[in-house]
Amino acid sequence: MHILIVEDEIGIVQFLQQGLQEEGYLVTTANDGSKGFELSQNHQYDLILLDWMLPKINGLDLCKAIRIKDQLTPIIFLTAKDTVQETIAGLKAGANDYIKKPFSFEELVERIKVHFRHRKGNQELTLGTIKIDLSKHVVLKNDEEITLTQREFELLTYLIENKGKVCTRNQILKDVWDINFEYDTGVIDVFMNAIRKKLNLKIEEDYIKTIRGIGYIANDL
Amino acid sequence: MHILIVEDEIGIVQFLQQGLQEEGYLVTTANDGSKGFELSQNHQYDLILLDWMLPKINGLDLCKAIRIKDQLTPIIFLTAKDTVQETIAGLKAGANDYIKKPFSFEELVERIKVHFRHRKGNQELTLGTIKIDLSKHVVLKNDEEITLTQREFELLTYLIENKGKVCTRNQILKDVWDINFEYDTGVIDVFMNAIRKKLNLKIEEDYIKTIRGIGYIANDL
DNA sequence: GTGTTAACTTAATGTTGACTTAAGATGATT
DNA sequence: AATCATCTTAAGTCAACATTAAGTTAACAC
Repeated sequence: MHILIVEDEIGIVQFLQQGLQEEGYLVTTANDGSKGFELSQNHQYDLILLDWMLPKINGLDLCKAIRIKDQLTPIIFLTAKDTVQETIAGLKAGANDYIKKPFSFEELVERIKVHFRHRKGNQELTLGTIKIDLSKHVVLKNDEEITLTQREFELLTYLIENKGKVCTRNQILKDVWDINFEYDTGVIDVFMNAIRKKLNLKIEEDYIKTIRGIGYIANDL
Repeated sequence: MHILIVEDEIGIVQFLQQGLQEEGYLVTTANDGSKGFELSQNHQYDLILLDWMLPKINGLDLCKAIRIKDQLTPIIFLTAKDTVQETIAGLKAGANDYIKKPFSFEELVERIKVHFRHRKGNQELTLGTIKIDLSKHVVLKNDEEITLTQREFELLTYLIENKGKVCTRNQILKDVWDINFEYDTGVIDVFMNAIRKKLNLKIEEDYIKTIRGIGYIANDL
């Protein structure tokens, strides 16, 4: 995975470069807009991080320039500007995301991952013998296709994305149902039941465990 | 809450200053060691962020110098150096924490909060060979997973959080069971028994001692 | 628009297992 | 030895979860 960083502040460049390299990415940097444009035309990157204020060509124009030829590579703006107008301008110019400085490095990494997932479409989401194909919106168990409804799919995906971590009922309500207050009618149980039934989990394939009083946890065995 | 940042890289200074101010902190900056020392002597800060490599006086010496008069103010090193020796050197010089660049801004904020709370780092929850993994809601003993029920888990966590301190029966009832009046049916005993049995503590691993007439105490040996 | 269908939510019932209690056994302290 | 606190076991209670069914909403075809 190759990331291009276009940023002139040397401290931030170093910060990002070292951090992203430690995350396992290949990183190339450009310290002004025209250098960034040149690199973007002569190489194929998997993602581009763009500062707004840049020498020579500013980030907004650079973004537009890149998008003339390339509509696919995800572009993330990384900037201190954060008014609604600017956000809209950035997104209109073809950016995929917009992260406000100062940002958490973890957040940045998470967002980068999200873009790789969407772009490739088939981020490997697996749980034991179960495979999720986000691009086809399909669940496979031993190469057999299983049809899940929207919510079932979202819930299962959520659990697998958080594989190995306990998901509390409140977290699930918040992240899957967007219910931000404490109110549980038992929806989760119904859907867990449906998922388990459809996946036809045997005793020895107890991938989704119930943690009584807390929530659920998914795990390969 | 007033934070002093001693750092020479202007990009990082801006990044930190803006971020911390948005978090509601009052921020003062110094771009070299002697300026930092001067400020530290003439003002009272609630926390000091220190770069290792600094012009005029380096971070390590500055830390020692500050500690001559002031042993209380938390000092956090913020540095690219991360060998064990350097960490030890930093901590020996009187630093309270050590964050490696590049760091997540969220992490930094969390750590700052921790220092304001207790001036004590949030250590991993371990007890001898036993490790508690809150995210998995699991207890590990020699890499073997042990399943505890909710209450067992809470009780054990509570004892470990108060490692080295005696927990009276009343405190336990209050903090784990939320029973605020004096009423003991013997629940604690039952759960202590269950925990000890599940953890299968040998005589030489007597991590949880009974203090007759008072309560219990957890301790690494 | 109306009708039909599938998905989602709510509610009711069944089942399980965690928690509590209490009572007898064990061990410590005097 | 007598007493008291703690340990251990077992049984009853209750809350959480699983399951099913019925009600509600939203999507789609016509």
